[in-house]
Amino acid sequence: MAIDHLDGRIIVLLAEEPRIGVLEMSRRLGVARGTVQARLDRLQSNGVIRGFGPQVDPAALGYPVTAFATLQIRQGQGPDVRAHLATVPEVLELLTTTGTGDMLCRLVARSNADLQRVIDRVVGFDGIVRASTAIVMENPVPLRIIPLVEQAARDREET
Amino acid sequence: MAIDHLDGRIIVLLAEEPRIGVLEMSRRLGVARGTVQARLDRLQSNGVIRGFGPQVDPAALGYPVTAFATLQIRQGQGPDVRAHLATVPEVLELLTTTGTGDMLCRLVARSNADLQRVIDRVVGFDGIVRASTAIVMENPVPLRIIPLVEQAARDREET
DNA sequence: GGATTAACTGGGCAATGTGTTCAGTGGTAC
DNA sequence: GTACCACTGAACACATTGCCCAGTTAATCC
Repeated sequence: MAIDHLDGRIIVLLAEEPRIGVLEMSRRLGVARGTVQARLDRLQSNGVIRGFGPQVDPAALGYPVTAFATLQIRQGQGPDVRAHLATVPEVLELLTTTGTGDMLCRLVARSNADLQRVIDRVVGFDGIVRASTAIVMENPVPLRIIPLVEQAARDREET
Repeated sequence: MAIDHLDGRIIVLLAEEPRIGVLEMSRRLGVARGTVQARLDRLQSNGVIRGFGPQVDPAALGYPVTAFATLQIRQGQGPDVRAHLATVPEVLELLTTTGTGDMLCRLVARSNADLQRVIDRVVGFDGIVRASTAIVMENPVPLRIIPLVEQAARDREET
């Protein structure tokens, strides 16, 4: 579960050049191929690396508008609402949270006008009491993990 | 920019079995290898597929707590705040939004107690007026893109 | 109609990487 | 000191890649 410096370097390398092979990695890292292979297997079975799925850009697919909707759910309707939202393709992510809202929902749409359609579809469901939406304007820090990986590797080394 | 059915199937295949090769894909899809290769190249230079970086699970790295912080920024301090937050490894994502808050910030921490440290570090910066935090409890719909890809491919076909 | 362009097919080639196995080595825990 | 574990370096058959080509199909333009 804790990763060491070599694990960290493997992950960083993979993030920078995803199409790199195990052999090339071993050359860059100065270790034997079997070592890299074993580390990779371990990282994957650990669940640290979940996979290598393609990172698709919704904007390039024709969905340049992103928004977050905070939903308040009627008592006991949680499961139904989740099932409902899971059927909406424009719902990219759904989280339950503490605080004022009960759920936080990441949406995309083809345009600001289209966002209305998406929101209508999202909230057009009985268990949802109230929804408030915030449109994303900029994304100064796109979803990232490398700094955290480096931090985790550093923590491990300093032990 | 618009993707057709074959593009969609390629992306779905890649998402399901990321380690699959071009040759195996061409077999599964019943098309020539060169076709798959050309489509993949196009999808990548289009920006539809951004890359194949490893998907790292923060929880498995020792950061099982996720939270969203809504930040209010002092006028004109936006750029400084962004630069500040970019230096915090536990900040996985930062977005500027419309609505009550000015920024939305995705955080992780080693524990609920550790979250306090992270938040202190995040808001311990002059340009931030107010912060409110919501801790994520469950993640009923983890970040996904496949349904949207299928929708986009369907839209294209129906033209 | 005829020509042009773009996309796909199916094939072949050398080069490279993969999965796997093995024996040997060093460090560490008990 | 023994047992265990991770790493090394090497080997092997095999599959895949990157690249090239000629021929087909389909759509578009003149």
